[in-house]
Amino acid sequence: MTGHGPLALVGPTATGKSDLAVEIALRVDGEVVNADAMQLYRGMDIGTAKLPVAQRCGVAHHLLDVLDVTEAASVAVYQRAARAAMDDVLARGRVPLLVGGSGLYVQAAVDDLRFPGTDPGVRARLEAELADAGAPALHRRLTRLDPVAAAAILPSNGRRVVRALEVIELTGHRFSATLPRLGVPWRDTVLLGLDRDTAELDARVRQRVHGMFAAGLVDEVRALDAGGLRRGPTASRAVGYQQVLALLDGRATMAQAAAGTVGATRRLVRRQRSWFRRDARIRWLAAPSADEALRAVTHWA
RNA sequence: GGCCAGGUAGCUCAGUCGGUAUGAGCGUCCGCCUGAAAAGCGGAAGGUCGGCGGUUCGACCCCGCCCCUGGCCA
Repeated sequence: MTGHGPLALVGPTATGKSDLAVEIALRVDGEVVNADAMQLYRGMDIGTAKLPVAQRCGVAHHLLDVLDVTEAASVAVYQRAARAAMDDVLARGRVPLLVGGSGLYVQAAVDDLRFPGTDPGVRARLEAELADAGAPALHRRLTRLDPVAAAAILPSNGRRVVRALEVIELTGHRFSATLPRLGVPWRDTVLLGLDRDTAELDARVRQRVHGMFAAGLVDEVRALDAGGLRRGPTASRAVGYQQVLALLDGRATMAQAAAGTVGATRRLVRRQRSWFRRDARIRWLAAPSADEALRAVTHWA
C-alpha cells in the first residue's frame, strides 16, 4: 500500500468523503482519523452528517465524539490528539486515514505548524478591550508592537488582532516571528481531494439538509440545548445548529431555518474550496471511487 | 369597474426639493486565514431607476396613457 505514512482525504462538505474513506480503509487496512472540527462534538450527529456506526463497516474511527458541546474547540489541542492518534495507528502497522473538511485542522495535523500558547486571562482581557475600544484601536497597538503582523491582518478583523496581541504578550516575541514557514511536513502524508461539480454539490447539499431535518435535527438540537449548547462558542455556531437555535427561539420559521442551513452550507463549501485550492500537494479525484483513490496514491508514491 | 399604495442591483428596500445612482443590507463571485476555523475578515461584479409618449437645455424624479403587484370600495 502506501507503506510510509498517513493518507489524507480532504475537500468540501457533502462530497462523500466519509463513505469513500471507509471503502479505502477496508482496502488498505486503514483507520479513520477525523479532521472535521464539528464532528469532534458528542451528540452532534445528524447535523454534522457523522457516519453512523453501522455504516463504518467495522473500520475504526478516531477523534469523533471527544468534546462536550460546551467546550471550545482548539486547533492546537486537536493537533496533539490527531498526531497521537495517527502515530498510534502507524505503530500498529496500519494506515491512518485523515478525513475531514476543516482546512486548518488538516494542515495542523499534516504540516509542521506550531502554535504559541494561550492564556484565558490575557485572552479575556483583550476580548473585553476589543468590545469597548473596537478592532481598529487594538490594531493600532499591534502596528506599534509588530508592524509585519499588523500589515497582514486587516484592522477590522478583531479576532485575529486579539490573538496576535495575545501571543506577543505571552511570548515576548512578535507574532509574525512565531509563525513557522510552510513546506515542512510533519509526516510524509499523501493528500487526496474530493470535490464535485458546483451544481451537483449544491443539489446534494439541499437534499442532505432536508434529510437532516427529516431525520430529527430539531430534536437533536433541542436536546443539546438542554445540555448547554448555547454556552459553547464553537458548537453553537455550527451550520444547522445555529439556524435551529433561532427556530427554537422563534426567531425563524422552519422554512427559514432550513433555507438558512442550505445557504450557510453552500457558503461553507465555497470557503473550504478556497482553502484547499491553494494547497498544490492535493491530488484531486475526478470521481469518488476507492479504485481511483488508490491509483492516485500509487502513482504518487 | 372605481379609489389608494407601490413598481430603483438576483432579493428586500433607501434615495434624488429636475443636473451623469459615492445607494444599503442580503445573495453571487474572488481572496485572506497559525489556539472559536461549519469561526472570523476583506475585495469585486451587478441597475436602459416597469413601458411608451410629453414638458424641459437636461427626467429615475414633473405630466399623460398603458402594463404589473398589493390593498380598499363596488
